[in-house]
Amino acid sequence: MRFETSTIKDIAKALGLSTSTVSRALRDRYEISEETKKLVLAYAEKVNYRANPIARSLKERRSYSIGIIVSEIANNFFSQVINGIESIAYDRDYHVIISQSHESYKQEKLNVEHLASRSIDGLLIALSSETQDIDYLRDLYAKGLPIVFFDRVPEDFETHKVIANNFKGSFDATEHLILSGKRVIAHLTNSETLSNTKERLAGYKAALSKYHIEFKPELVKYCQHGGMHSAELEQAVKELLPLKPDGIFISSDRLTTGCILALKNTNPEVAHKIAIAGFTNSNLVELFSPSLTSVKQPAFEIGQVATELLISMIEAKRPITEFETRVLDTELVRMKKNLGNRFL
Amino acid sequence: MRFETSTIKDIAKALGLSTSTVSRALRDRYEISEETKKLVLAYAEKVNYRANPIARSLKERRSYSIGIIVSEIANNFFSQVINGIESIAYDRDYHVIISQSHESYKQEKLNVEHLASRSIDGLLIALSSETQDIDYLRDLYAKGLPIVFFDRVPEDFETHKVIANNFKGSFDATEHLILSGKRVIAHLTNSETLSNTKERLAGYKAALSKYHIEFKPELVKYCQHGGMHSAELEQAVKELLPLKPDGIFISSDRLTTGCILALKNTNPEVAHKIAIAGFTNSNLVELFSPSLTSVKQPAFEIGQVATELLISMIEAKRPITEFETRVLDTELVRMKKNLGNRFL
DNA sequence: AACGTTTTTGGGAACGTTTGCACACTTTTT
DNA sequence: AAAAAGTGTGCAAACGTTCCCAAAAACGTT
Repeated sequence: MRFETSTIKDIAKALGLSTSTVSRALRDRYEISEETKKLVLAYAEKVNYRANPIARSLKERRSYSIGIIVSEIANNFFSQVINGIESIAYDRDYHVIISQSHESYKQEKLNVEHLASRSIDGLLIALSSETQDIDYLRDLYAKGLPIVFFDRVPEDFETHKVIANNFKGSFDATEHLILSGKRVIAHLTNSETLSNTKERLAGYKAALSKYHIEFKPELVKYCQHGGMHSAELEQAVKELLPLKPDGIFISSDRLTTGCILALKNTNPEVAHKIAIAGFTNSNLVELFSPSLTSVKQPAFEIGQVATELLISMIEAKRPITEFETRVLDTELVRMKKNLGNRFL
Repeated sequence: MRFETSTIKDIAKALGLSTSTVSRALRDRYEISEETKKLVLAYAEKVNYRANPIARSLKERRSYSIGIIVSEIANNFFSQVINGIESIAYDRDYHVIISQSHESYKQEKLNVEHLASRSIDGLLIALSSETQDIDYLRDLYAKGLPIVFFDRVPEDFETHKVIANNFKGSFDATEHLILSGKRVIAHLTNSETLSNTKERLAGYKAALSKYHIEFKPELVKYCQHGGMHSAELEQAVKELLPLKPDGIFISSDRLTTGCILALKNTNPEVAHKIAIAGFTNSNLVELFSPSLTSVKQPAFEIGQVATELLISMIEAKRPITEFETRVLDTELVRMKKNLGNRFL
């Protein structure tokens, strides 16, 4: 801001002290005499002194802020993650800067580089569905930028990662469809390259296998853009319907809502005849029709854990060599029978 | 970031120039000889030089970033506004910092002050539903911080404001309910103190009056916390139902979804018998059951316009004395008949 | 050849902090 | 009583920029 605020210099001058003394008193550093400390603190309070974080950042070469990259803040999963992140960050006096990749690799890279140049102390990132090449992240990481991945994590990158138990979540959802009598279960999922796509596919397969249902590759549809384009979804639905699925298991938030919409828009007559189970953190699922069984990820906790890990990296005295991948359990929210698909 | 990047000094040393020359070449400032400019630019490119925005901020006493305060990013209306803001800001080389008030006055104030201390160049804010006292904003404004309000705007604050045409939106929605035969139309709305609460109430009243329906104060319920607490909504619904409304007009995004949920949870048997029209920017309305007629605000455009106004204030050479309040039209999305309330 | 102009460059202060070092003063130890 | 240790403070440099001011170089004019 351009307007004048009091600085350490002003305080020093007013009190007849040196800036160093004032700085130390303010930061409760070194043994400064109780007396001067009180004096300084009282005066600072009086003039409503706020340290200039910019100057501090410049001097300390760190900004006490952490960058977040998600594909869309409008996605409930991500906004809940962000709330989790904030809850920890603010407690630890960090400040967060949120950026959206809109599932675009180019945008993601641009944002990350922008954040890096803004001197963020660390980065929390869920890769975009387009992202294949993460060399730009490796470079930054090699230069010393702590990075923690969450939700969509790369396989070959040695750092902390936080994910939901995708395998189990998918297994549970698929099993739930099977147990409610479905036999032709399609799987609509994200870009094949994403880590969680693979894990979720595995869970789906495992459930099929447990109940001796043959896995059919043609029942699996991948959406490269994570459902950002409705055309993509409508195409997938169009290709799926001729195979007469009686259930669909969908593997991401955006795809789940997008798919139901596409189904309703293109084939309203069958929309209510297919049982749907999908990953979603929407707090509005109860309002949906057709209703669905949802796999809810512990989004808030994912954000918290990721932030704790990131801050531990940032504040680590020595380089970290042991990394962990935290896996948090999902929750299966079954379709309520009494409010369920009344059209079946 | 703690890791080394090349600075202007490094370039100067490498090229045998002074930092001032390098700075000028880089910024295309002053008359610098074409030759040196090219030399510097080429070298900067080679070493992948990035100007340190922190240092620049400190020197120039501005940060090229603008702060945003909304109640919740998880709210579709706000996330769309943010997308609009970003679309303009990034074009103009500003960078945005998003903060959430979670409808809490305390949190809002804290966040604003935090942003201000981070040297934001301007502030875009939608007040929390709790906020009554905006003196802290007046202070900052008086000190020179440009502020533009959107969505929830104070009455007595001379600056640019951007809002939806709340009166007309409400009028249209209420009229729509009336035209579909409803006569006992309740109104569920936000905190009485919010600007848009008043405008929306007025639109509701005007529509009733046009069709000679008596306005009954007991049919209007205010939610102090904007629907952040489900108890608040359930209470409102509980009080409303004995009055046997056949329609409800709801005046905000969160309240709309929250109210339908509360209705379904507490009185599922009547949920489908009441026609609902409400403000919401959810892109999932088509999935809702009971379905509803929605008033959609031009959220993206609101964000764009607000940002343009803010940047014009920031970059203004002389103090601005003429302020405008931009009013953007809403869109009424009628409940689709064929997918409608099949339960009626 | 001497001077004035214009163009290009460099020196150095400033933005608001933090912090290593040195210094002065007190207190403790020998 | 002198040396050692401890305590509180100030000086000044540094972080990476920008920009005022002055100096130097290049050129034109008389």
